[in-house]
Amino acid sequence: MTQTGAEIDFGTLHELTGYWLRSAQINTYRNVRRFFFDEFEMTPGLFGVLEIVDRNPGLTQTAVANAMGNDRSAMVAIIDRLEKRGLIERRPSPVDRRSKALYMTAQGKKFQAGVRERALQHNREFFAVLSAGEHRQLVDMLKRLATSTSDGQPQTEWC
Amino acid sequence: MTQTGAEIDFGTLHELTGYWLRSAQINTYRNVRRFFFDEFEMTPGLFGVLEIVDRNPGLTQTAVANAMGNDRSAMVAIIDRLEKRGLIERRPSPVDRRSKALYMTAQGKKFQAGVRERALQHNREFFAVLSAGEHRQLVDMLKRLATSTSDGQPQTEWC
DNA sequence: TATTGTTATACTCTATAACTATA
DNA sequence: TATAGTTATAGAGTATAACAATA
Repeated sequence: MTQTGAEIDFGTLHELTGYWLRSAQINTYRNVRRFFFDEFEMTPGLFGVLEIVDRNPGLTQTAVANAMGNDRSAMVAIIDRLEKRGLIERRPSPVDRRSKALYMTAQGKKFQAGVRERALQHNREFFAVLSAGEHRQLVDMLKRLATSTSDGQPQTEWC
Repeated sequence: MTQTGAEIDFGTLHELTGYWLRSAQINTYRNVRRFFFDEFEMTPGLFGVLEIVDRNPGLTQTAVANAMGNDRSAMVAIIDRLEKRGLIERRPSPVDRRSKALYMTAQGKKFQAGVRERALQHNREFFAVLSAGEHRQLVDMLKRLATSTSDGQPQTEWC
């Protein structure tokens, strides 16, 4: 190895909170995928859809897409995958023949219960580098940052 | 509007710190792009490369890629763009004829000085939803999370 | 043999437009 | 006319493999 890279000056990058936010998110996301989602052949996105459908049976694809912050066109492939794996079910909506109501299958509910438990366990373990008080404070700050704008006024609506 | 989506139950998602970390990062990233980088036709990735080359003149493409956490193949297109815009310069390395040493142009240094100032300003404004103490604490926690693993032991090396 | 810049390739996300069937 | 699901498409970002020149 001719260059270790250890002596590189990151300059302003290391003074930008957005840089650290992105670094922490990338590391967390990779860790979640490696140690947790590989075990169930899941991704955070698929987990989110399953969780929302499980808690809100009968939602349309568009409603789930809005909740996840995705376009409805992106939902098609996601629901296809989950339906092929027998975890989720498209049923014709009784009130609108354009819509398809989403429901968990019995297998899906059982599967998601296991994934959910494992997710909470990983959450506790990964964030163990923080004290309980720090952890609570971090979540509180992240929630504010998830809806704030550059003028300092929190957004009232999503997207 | 037939569905407001306001009454959706997010279940376990809202109990996972990784979810809030991702939400905060997405919102911050979009805000940075919209209110700051559009002004200079820059992205956070391009800004990072410029900052590192500016602070470490003469680095090779591979060294910059390692610093950014990217593969060296991804650097080609990035350096191409910055070189075409006259901000950066590839020079033959005096010590290794395989390598190309990267340097800022005079125009690039001037440009980056303006972008850097604007970035720091946006950083102050966007994170104004946090108190100064909170902000310091957030950065401290994010730095720890950027290198931590699920077993609670911080990594000693990057990637 | 190993490494540098490069090209090609592929896979995931994301965003947009347009089509059909319904409302 | 507007909306739901769908398809197609295009752009980023990311990852891998391979090649020629050089170490």
